[in-house]
Amino acid sequence: MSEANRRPGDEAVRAAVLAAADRLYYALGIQAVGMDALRAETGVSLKRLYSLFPSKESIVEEVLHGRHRLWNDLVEDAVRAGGARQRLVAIYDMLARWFDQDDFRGCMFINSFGELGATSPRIAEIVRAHKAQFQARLTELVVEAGASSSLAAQLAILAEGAQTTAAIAGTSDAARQARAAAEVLIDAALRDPDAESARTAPASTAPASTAPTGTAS
Amino acid sequence: MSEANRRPGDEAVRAAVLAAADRLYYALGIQAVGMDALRAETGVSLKRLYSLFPSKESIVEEVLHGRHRLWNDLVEDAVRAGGARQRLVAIYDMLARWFDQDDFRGCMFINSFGELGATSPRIAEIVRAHKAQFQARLTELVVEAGASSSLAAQLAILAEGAQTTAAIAGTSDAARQARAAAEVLIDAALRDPDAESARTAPASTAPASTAPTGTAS
DNA sequence: AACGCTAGAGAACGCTCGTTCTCCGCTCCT
DNA sequence: AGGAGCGGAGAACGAGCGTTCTCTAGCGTT
Repeated sequence: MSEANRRPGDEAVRAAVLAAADRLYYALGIQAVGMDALRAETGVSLKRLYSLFPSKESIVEEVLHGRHRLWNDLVEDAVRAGGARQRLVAIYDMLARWFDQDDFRGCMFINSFGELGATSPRIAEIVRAHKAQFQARLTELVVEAGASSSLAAQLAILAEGAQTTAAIAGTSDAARQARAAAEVLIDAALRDPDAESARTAPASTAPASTAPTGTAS
Repeated sequence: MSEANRRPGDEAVRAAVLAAADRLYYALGIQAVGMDALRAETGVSLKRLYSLFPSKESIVEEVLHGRHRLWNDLVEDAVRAGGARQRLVAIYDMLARWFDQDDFRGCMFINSFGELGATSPRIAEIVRAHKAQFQARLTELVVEAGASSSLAAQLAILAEGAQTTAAIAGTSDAARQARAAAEVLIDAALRDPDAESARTAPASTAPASTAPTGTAS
């Protein structure tokens, strides 16, 4: 019933609030942006804010869902053209373009998880689902390229690491370094499509490196 | 002068406070743990807390410095034995052992950066310095192994990505996947010690993939 | 034995947060 | 035209934060 009692214009105001919340939460962190900052930024009164959204946490959730759709669009744009190998590599070029934007401050999902993952199970679950879906999409692309699915996990780790490294270092170098690493991994996986069983098992090239490394710590 | 007026026992109490702060901040996030929670956990009164530390932020900084030393010790333990290649790979085995601990909740530096990096420049700088020093150590190890220094950046990205992926997914799989990827990258770099100039430059194997990928978005 | 001083415990302060409530002005129906 | 009802603005509320202050109990000194 609260869904039915919307006035005309509600959707536009909701969208404006969510856009402002996204911008502020991303730039400053979620806990650093109060509802009053949202009111000041949008000009929407507190009462109206609470008639559009039941709580701050629901705004956070909607912002994350919006970021999820945006991320998916960026990925699909990147993998639209080219051969299977090139489509995988293009993801890291997309990352480079993103990192170069002056308001880049890392992956909002990673930031939110670090800030609220231990406190809010719902946000933790949204972050988990987002990352799981990206990995699933990567697996599709990897399989289409003819490599084994373990390559997808490796490429995902490279993408995650590039995002945190670029955010902390403040440069976009990590995207190019991740791209170079991805090319090596893709080529190796395509050359030897089921090498992961030999890789994830006890190492074949350097015997006995896992277990005896240390009784220490 | 405040440094000189310490009573006997101060150092032990300081250490206990820092240990409790580390545990609570890591488990719940920094902003979620108030000074009163620290008092309840340690039994040290608020007045004594503020005679031992000038502010909460200084406690956070000391906790991060402690984590920095702990991380360095873990890395040095891992790279103590074996050949140059094996020492690099051993870092990912160390990560696997860490991820398997039941209180694992990701890298505290990454979490703190996401939570406070935009608000507190001092904490952002501590995180940056920590990650830069790890990359510098990796570069030493990579050069000793006879590979070009660009491998170090790639291995660092793998380590960062493994930490965030393991924290969000809640499993330690990422450490093994990062290890497998690292082996491929190390072997490729050792096979062709100055391939990075061909990799980071406009791609040689798949021509014209960077720029024309998109006028889009 | 009496007194000045230090240190401990926790109440208190000022602030900010998320959320709700009150008041006021506008609008729409008869 | 006039009154009933609705929505907007922002003050108010209770809780929690980091930090400080007050009060008291214990100690060492003469």
